[in-house]
Amino acid sequence: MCSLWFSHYTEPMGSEVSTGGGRTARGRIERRQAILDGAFAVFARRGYAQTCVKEIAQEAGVAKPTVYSHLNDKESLYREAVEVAADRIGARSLAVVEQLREVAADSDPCAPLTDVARDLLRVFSTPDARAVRQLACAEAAQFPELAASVRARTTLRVRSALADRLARIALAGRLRPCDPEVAAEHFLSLLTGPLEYRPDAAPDTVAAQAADVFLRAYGT
Amino acid sequence: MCSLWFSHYTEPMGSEVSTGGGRTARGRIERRQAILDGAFAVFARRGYAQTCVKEIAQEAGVAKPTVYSHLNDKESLYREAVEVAADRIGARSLAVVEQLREVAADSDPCAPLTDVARDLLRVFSTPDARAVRQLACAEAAQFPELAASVRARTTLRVRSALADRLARIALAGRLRPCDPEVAAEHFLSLLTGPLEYRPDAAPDTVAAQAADVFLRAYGT
DNA sequence: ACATTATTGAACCCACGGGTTCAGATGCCG
DNA sequence: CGGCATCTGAACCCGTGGGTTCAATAATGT
Repeated sequence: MCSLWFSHYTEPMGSEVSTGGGRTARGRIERRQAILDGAFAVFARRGYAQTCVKEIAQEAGVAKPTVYSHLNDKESLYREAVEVAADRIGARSLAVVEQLREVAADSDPCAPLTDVARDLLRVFSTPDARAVRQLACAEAAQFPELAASVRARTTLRVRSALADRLARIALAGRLRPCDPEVAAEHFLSLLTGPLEYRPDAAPDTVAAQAADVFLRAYGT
Repeated sequence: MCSLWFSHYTEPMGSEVSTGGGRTARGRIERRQAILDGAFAVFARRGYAQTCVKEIAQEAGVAKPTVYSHLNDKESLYREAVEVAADRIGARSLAVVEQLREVAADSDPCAPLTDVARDLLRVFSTPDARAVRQLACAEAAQFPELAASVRARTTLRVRSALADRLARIALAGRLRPCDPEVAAEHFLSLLTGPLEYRPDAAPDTVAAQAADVFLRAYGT
């Protein structure tokens, strides 16, 4: 959605054409959200420096001054857009990790860990997720706090949640005793590392290999 | 080296001041190199878009037209500078991996693998190495081939060399049979993954943990 | 109906920086 | 010494794009 900037012309909602428009049906917040979505899409496509605000306005189906009436400047636009997207990715990842809550204390954690690996990698392979990582690290020099914020909202959050689950499993005697934070890091590294080496590898086999190696190292 | 831009002022060679200068003692190529070094330093500090060519010229102790007489434009400047630096990092990493050639076929590979892990991580933690990774991925959207080229010169090269060594060790029966490419990927992932999570962690302990987990998973 | 608020398009201002030009200055080589 | 190549500094041209202004327009609430 929201990739054609014609969208707001073609919208079924009549009487929403051409110029002008006071407090329209779509509230102020929805419009702001549309702008942020458009911003994220264009930034992801072109990168920060190559993106001009006019293009964002077009993508959101909105005029340039409208953009500036919602966000103060290009920089805020970037920050907000990336952080919102990062939150979304983080939430999805967390939901996946939470699957591990249902692991029975007396059962083999192999299958659930493999499933989680697969699902996590699918989330990480999403175009959105890739874009978030890309955008955060691309401007890390210019906006260091943004990079930190994105890390906190995604990777660190996931690592922490995963460490919690692993700790419980280890306590149940289904993993060897270990530092759960380090174990979580290793799990995620095995999972996402290959993304750098072979961005186009089949996620499912990569995930299976990662889970296998993890269990060989951390299993009992 | 090459991080202080004072270097060419502090050079012993006198009579190298102020304006003018024909075919000076330092040949054309050395000057070109100085420019590339300066470019890398400034790009690493400010990022591509925030860097103006004038600043690079100053850093290299050279006038702006001189810069353009050696490299055609800002883009070439970036490509060249980053690729040269990437080659340097790649070479250093390869040298480390080559240590594994001396592993006796009948000895425990634990110690040498741990050493290699430590030394590799030290190379990867270098400011230069961090900068190369940063610069390559930062402009990946604008210069995709540069990102690919850097990956080929660093990560892929190292993975390939490491896979060769691991294959020999496995063949000698000191590692379980496995796909050496995948094993190398896992080794490197365990090593560099934690860099993302805790950029300031002690490299030596991270390396030790990585080697330990790797051997638990791949040892016999 | 009327004031209010949100929006629009288009024009506008202006700083920034990539890239060029040019007249001097300087060192090297024959 | 004279021709050649190189470098310098400073000025210059100009496209790009961030951000603003403004009159016109349209929906909303009362």
